[in-house]
Amino acid sequence: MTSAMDAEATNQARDRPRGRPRSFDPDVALDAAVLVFWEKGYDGTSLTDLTSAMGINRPSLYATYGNKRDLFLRAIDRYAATHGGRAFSALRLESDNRIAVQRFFEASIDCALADGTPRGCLINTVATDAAESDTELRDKLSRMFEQTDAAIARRMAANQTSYDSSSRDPEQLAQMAHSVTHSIMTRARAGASRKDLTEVAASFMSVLFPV
Amino acid sequence: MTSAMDAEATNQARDRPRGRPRSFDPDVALDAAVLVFWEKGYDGTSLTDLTSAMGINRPSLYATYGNKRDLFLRAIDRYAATHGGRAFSALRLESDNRIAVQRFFEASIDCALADGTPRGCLINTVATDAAESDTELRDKLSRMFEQTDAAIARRMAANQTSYDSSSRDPEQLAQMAHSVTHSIMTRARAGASRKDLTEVAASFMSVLFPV
DNA sequence: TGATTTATGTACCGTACGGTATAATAATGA
DNA sequence: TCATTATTATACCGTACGGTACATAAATCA
Repeated sequence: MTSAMDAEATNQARDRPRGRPRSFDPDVALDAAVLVFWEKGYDGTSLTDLTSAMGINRPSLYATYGNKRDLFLRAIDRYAATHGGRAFSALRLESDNRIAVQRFFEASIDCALADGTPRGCLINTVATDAAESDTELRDKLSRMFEQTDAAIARRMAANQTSYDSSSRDPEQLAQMAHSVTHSIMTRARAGASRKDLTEVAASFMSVLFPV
Repeated sequence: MTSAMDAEATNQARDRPRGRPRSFDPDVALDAAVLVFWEKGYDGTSLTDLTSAMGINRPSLYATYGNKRDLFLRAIDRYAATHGGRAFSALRLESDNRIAVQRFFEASIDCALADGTPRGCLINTVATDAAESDTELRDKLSRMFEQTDAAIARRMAANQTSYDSSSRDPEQLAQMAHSVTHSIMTRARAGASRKDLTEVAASFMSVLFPV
């Protein structure tokens, strides 16, 4: 309630909107919504679940985010920028493809099994499940998947270290690395242990980057 | 309504249960429930959705299958025995691991994109999504995934053709083949085309069975 | 200060939810 | 024939759903 007002208050009261100021931070509340959708799924989440987790009431939710579905679409983007993004940015920290992909898998496993968050992935399981009944959502996910494939491919092509399996097409390699995380996320939500997921990742490492 | 009665009628009226005979085939109705859950997800499916697709009314549903969740658990097993089983049995038709896995991928893609059925997989997406809020379901899925890993591994070990990559551990190979289908199912439901999925399968074929 | 603007809190809307009570129906057994 | 057994069809139960009307509160503008 107060953190947003304090932040606004430091704005010197310049170009402040006209009416009563919002008493919550939309991104903080959105993070809470992410967790609820992630745990309960789209249809399993009620507005009461959302408002109580976000610490706001319904009119505020509707005024700020639109309706339940709009909020879900925003939650997907927020998830991609935070939880998903952390796994993805592990790629950028390494200039060797073999190590970069290894870190990518580790970060994906960490995301899938992190304490304090639900198992698996909001995008690969929850949103993908809901996509069958929502054409626009499916198109959105389709674009996101393609972008992820392409972004990994760009990174793989940029690295081009002597390490990586000489003649592997970066696009193929990226598509496969991405695909491995689909299994990690699916298996995690279905109850797999960290050891299980680490084994899966290690097996694929050995075929994607043979000695 | 009539096919079940006719089938029962050929029973010569021997060891027929006492009361009014059921007017529908529980497995046929269950197949209809599978399709509804597959399309709409667990929480997205209402009892009205189910009863109208199954052609029965609520009391019949409850008397035959228990409640909505019990029906969902049964639908998962039914799916595994029908749609999922078809993909899986493609493995058994070939005695060469390379070809067997290739057929397994093809059959998985067919299942994920078949006309007349929803995209993706009831188990890998719908049930896995619902598993976060249902410990017993998660344990069930965990067991099913392990069994699938093990069953594929047994098949890989049994084949042992000169073709397959000499020193590959059958358990690792099986876990990876299974994992590839997780991506196929996830991508399919998220809107990937058959071409996309075929490319993914082909890429993995080339690393799982290098020339 | 008072008019205006926006957000908040409460209380409510109509509808759909999962599940069930009840009575009629169709079979068996004696 | 008639009691018994099980299934069917209908109508309903209390509750929770997504969404909103309305009055109040807190800010800016003039």
